[in-house]
Amino acid sequence: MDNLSDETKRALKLWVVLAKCFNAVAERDKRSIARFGLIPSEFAVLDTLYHKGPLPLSEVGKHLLLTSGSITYMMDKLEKQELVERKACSEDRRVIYARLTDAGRERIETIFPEHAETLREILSGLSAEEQEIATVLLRKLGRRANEGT
Amino acid sequence: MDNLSDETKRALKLWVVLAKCFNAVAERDKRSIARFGLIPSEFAVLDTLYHKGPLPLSEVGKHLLLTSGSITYMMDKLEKQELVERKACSEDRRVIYARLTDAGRERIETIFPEHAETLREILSGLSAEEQEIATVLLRKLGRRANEGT
DNA sequence: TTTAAATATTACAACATTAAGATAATCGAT
DNA sequence: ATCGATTATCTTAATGTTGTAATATTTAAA
Repeated sequence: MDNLSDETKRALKLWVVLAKCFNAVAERDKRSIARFGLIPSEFAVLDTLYHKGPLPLSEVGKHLLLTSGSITYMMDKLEKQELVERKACSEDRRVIYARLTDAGRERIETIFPEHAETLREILSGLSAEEQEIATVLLRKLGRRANEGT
Repeated sequence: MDNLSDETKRALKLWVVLAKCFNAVAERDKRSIARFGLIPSEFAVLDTLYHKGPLPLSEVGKHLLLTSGSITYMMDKLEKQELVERKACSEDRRVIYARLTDAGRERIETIFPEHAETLREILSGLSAEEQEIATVLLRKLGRRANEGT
């Protein structure tokens, strides 16, 4: 720990702080979403379909960074709640679309503004300028981390 | 989405970027640790015990943000690999210490520098100055997010 | 002494991944 | 044009990691 270069120690510290920060925000994000009886992945599906319209299951998975197996599981749960439905694609019979039901649309329209407001409060530890800077830096960091994929 | 305040939109964007950045780094962190046949939580236990010495299981849990049930599971796994051992506390018979075995110590001493070097590379998307700024901002953000607990 | 709090384990449920498979589309060589 | 191989999409089953709730034991406190 002590014979590491300054550069390495700096990177290590940043990674620890990044992880803790993410966990803290994620925990509050989860609690906010739980008020509406959903877990974050479920909310993310509704949110994605609301803003992008019906999508092939594989596209939903790419967007949420979930594997195909997990998407099947999520969709089964959301269909049981009648918030989302599967719809066969007429052009390509391998494809199944995920689509909001009317109930799902109503639900996300109710939830979204309230949850967004809560997130605004959670992130209010940084001023507008600081948030802009943080966004730029994190984007840069993420891009580089993804290169090594 | 469109009738949100600028402030809210800014916060939302930051949260999306933060999450993506964290996921990208976490994914590479995981791959780096996997080279040594461990998962991140296992590595974290070894790392913690190496730098802090033997600790009560409950303390390990607090440090890794894992519940007591999860720690029991982790310890069972690490004991099977003979990297860590349980040791009863003589003063308080409710307490059980987690302690590195000699093999565990050797293992972490080998792994740690290599993994740290990999992390340095993963985070090298930001310059030293940028890393300092990011650390300050994320710490501030995390602190505020934790207040609402 | 009874009560409450702290510690660890157990049993179970939730959410994720991986690997294997079923079916459908596509593409290349004949 | 068609056959065969490859690729894409989704599902299923097995498994791994985590959390939650209930329990047992021990300690501390009233």
